[in-house]
Amino acid sequence: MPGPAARSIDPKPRTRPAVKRPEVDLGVLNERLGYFIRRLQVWVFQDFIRRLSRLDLSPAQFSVIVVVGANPGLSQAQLAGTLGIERARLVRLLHRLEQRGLTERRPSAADGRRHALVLTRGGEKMLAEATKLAELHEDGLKQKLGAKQHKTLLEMLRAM
Amino acid sequence: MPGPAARSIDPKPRTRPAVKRPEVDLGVLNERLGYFIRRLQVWVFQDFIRRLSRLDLSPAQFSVIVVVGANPGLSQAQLAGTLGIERARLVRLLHRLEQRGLTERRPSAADGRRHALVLTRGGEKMLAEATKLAELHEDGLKQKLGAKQHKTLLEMLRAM
DNA sequence: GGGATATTGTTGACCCGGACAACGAAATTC
DNA sequence: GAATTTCGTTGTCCGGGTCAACAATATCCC
Repeated sequence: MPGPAARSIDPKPRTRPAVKRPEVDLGVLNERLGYFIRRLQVWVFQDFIRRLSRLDLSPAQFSVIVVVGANPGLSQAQLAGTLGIERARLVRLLHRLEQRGLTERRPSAADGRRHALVLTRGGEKMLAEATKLAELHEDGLKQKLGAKQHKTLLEMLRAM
Repeated sequence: MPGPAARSIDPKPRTRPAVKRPEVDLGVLNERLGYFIRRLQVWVFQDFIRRLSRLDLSPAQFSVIVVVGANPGLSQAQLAGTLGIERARLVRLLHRLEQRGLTERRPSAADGRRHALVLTRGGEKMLAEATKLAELHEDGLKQKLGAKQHKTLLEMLRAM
């Protein structure tokens, strides 16, 4: 994301002005919440991915192992429901995580259709490390947005 | 397909029928700004798409015609830069919009490499209608989030 | 009890969008 | 005039949303 980086003043082109900083008008986009939310979301995710690049863990994968870790024995439909993703999508996510030895699908004793999701030892370890890095990422956000704005933003979003 | 001798665990207490709200713990996700931003962004975009379904215009397409409409003669690199998308991605977006007769790429008089982007008559009309529907969408958001929260949220996001 | 219906996990297919690499054409730099 | 940079373009790969279909299992209802 380019953003308004504090750049040194470029020498103005003599013949034709306004080549580098054209100050493009956003038009009605300036009043659209979705536009800014999208920009911020992309930025935050990019930062998250960069922070966790050492673990090669995407935001989606992180959210899966976090919720499975906090709710061992969860079914896939429940997990998909709470994360707001499709069951089909979750299947492929779990496929990858299982390949990497982070999660396990055990047969549910109560319901023959369900799988009881659990983290492996490796999964627990990964969750611990990822949580640490994610906290650094969050601290970076706080610093970038200001601790106060970060707090109110988080509370507002959580209330929905 | 998974481990043959995997021990089953019992995740489901019979005390409550677990109808609609299993009260899954979000774990550390509760402190992650990115998670809630993502959820909100998905929700807002879905609502936007639903509102503009009559025009068959995606958020990305809308943002393109808005900015082109507000800055006729813009180059593709400038547009991609202000919207925060790849030049390659914008090429395909413009391809579709041009197919539908909404935008035009005119040769730039000053620079043989550039295209001067403009809206066609149909594009202007589409922009007008889309803006109207987008405003209804925004009003819906205001109602859902509360006008006050909507305002502060918009101001906070715009400041970044 | 048994048939109809619903749920769960799964696979396949389609499309959108981000990320990169490479390219020719045109402009700019030296 | 040669080297470098910019611009639009194409191709490719991958992650992710969406939908349809399906087998296995559970539940409902008479």
